Amino acid sequence: MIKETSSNASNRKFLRSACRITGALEILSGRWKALTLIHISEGKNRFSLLKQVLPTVSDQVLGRLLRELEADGLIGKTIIPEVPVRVDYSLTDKGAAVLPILEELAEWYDKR
Amino acid sequence: MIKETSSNASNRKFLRSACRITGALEILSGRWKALTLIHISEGKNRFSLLKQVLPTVSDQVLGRLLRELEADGLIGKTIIPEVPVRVDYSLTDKGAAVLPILEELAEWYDKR
DNA sequence: TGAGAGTTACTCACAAAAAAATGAGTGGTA
DNA sequence: TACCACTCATTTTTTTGTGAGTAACTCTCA
Repeated sequence: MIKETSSNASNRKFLRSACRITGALEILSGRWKALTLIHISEGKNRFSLLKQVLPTVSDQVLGRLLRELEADGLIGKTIIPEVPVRVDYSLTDKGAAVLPILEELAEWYDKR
Repeated sequence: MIKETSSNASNRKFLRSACRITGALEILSGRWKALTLIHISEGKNRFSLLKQVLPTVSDQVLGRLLRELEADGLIGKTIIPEVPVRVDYSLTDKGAAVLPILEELAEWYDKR
């Protein structure tokens, strides 16, 4: 009998069709994503403010992180043409809606 | 000013102390973990049964997956000395408790 | 009686792929 | 010169998948 192919990419495809939770976990499980969402919800809504609260994250990593969160529809950005330019980030409805679920996960994890 | 070191390992450490959700996401975000928990909860509670429902997952990956879920306290195993040997897996209380939260995540994700 | 094939449930070492981090540099001010 | 908010290419680290093999036992065929 011929062994099914199971490359990384085809496994991912299978998983997406087999499991409803996959999509959610894929966009939340990047290393800094949950923490960044929380910080933005607490008013750390600019690149430089996030740098302060995430001191071990480099500029480059922070930039990519914000791009990904935006691409996944969790945050939005507003460019304010001040001098120097200012960019504000904010949670979208979708981003805000996931925070209580993340809190439940944290409580689940803490218990015992 | 001295730049904080930000190696992979030290970032992980920082993250664990800074963010309560990190631990939960770390143990849930392995590729096959959520789906495997669901299958076990639905009675696919043996190595060979899981192989049937996860046809693209190799024996080796499945073995490692089960070891990790067990190490993280999400599943337990019972060895039954039949012939040939039989091993039953089951969700722990902790494993069972996370399923409703995963369902919420799936609903959140589905909503556009 | 015994050789070989088959079963379940794995493990180890290694390779490939993906995720995360780093080095260097950009554009538009003041 | 300095600040803010980035981007690109490359390296390092982690995660995921593969190839080969194990233990203990039963079953079949000669």
